[in-house]
Amino acid sequence: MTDTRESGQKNQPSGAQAGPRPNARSDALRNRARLLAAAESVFASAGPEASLNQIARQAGVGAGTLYRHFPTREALLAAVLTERIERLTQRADALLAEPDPDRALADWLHAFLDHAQAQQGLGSALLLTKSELGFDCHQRLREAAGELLARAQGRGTTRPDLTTEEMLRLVVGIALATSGGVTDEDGGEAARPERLLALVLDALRRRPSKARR
Amino acid sequence: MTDTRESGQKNQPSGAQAGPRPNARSDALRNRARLLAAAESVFASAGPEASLNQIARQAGVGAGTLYRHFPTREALLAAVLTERIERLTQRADALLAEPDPDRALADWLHAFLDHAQAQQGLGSALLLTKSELGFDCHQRLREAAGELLARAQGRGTTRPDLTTEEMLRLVVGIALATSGGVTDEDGGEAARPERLLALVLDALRRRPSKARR
DNA sequence: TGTACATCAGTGAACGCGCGTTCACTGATGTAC
DNA sequence: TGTACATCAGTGAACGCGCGTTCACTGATGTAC
Repeated sequence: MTDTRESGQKNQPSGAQAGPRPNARSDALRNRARLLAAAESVFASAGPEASLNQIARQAGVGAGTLYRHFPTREALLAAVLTERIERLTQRADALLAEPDPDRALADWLHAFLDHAQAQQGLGSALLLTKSELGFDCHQRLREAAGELLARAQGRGTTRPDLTTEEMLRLVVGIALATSGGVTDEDGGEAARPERLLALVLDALRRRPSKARR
Repeated sequence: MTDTRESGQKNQPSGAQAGPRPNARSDALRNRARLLAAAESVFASAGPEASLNQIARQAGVGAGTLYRHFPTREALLAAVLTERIERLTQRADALLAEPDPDRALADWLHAFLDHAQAQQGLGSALLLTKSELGFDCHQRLREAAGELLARAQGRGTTRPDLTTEEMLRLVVGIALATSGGVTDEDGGEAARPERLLALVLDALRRRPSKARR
């Protein structure tokens, strides 16, 4: 009579609709996993506007099943991004123990670039705010990156006027500008993302006193 | 009997299907202009995948009329981009007369950023190659930017290991990462594109001898 | 300048398509005994 | 361990929609006289 199941779900620590229901049936778990795998792959090749029907098809599952698990496209996107973001924040935590703050920051930005690249349109999705998604991935990433940045700035080797926001956007920009269909074949001299990141990392260094001008 | 009209068109200086037919009827010219204006506006808000029907609707023109003028989406995109690229290459030519090469390069990159931003998805379209579009806008922009870059590098104030390709991609990245729906409202501390460009411009400067490491 | 007419641009209903989404039905799963 | 059955996840045809694209028809335009 009372809200047994409801209250049982309510005090979950994590936010919103992250994981699968705890008391789910085995076939439900299986299909949920299949859907996530398919979504990751399809989103990767077709961007975040990819067809949901196609995702269900690739998962070998009826269209209705997708909707049972993920009632909106945003819910599905959020589920795919959650794992990705989890990995990135964990990586950031680990790198806070790295003795060289510059190296830690650079390493994390490399990882961040990898994740932003991995799914062509999902790179920009990494910066979506709560209003557009179920949870604020942007916020979480900013927190993780912010600590690393502050530490490097505290050491004095990274320019103090840089905000976390700016840093993240520069890297996401690299991912977007070099992603998917935009790569060229003509000269063979296509700009490689790692090279662009190296350039940006240079820009983050503290300017040597008053170089020129 | 001979190919009067054909040969008349053939020795046009510019490449491909840029402008309107020279001997077009007045209503055709009017509708062509309307379509281009509508396309610019719709592409700007909905990206380069925007609905062609919607463009025709906004132009106050039948769907067939759009197809008569621009048989493919690429042709329409190319027409919209042509003017944009024309302006950018002219600007580059003008800036070659500017005495300060650094300033010239920075000014042009500002202009390039403006154009890349102007249409949300069209920013990346600025880098599309011939295979995807009717003409190679990427190629033209690279030529224009290449001269400015070479001049600045020749003066020794810009890092010599930078390619035109890399420079353009960095700036397009800024446009993409700050475009449209990605802007956030939460902190008010959104990264402004000009600021990001300033950071990137710093990265282009010649590193002072062997700064550190 | 005025008129007749050939040309060619414009129209928009129509088609097929894949999309997102729903829902009555089926059947797999897990439990109670 | 074996069986009966209630629950709930899965199915996929169906719907309405807007898309890209076509084409028979209309009518505006510009020219010849």
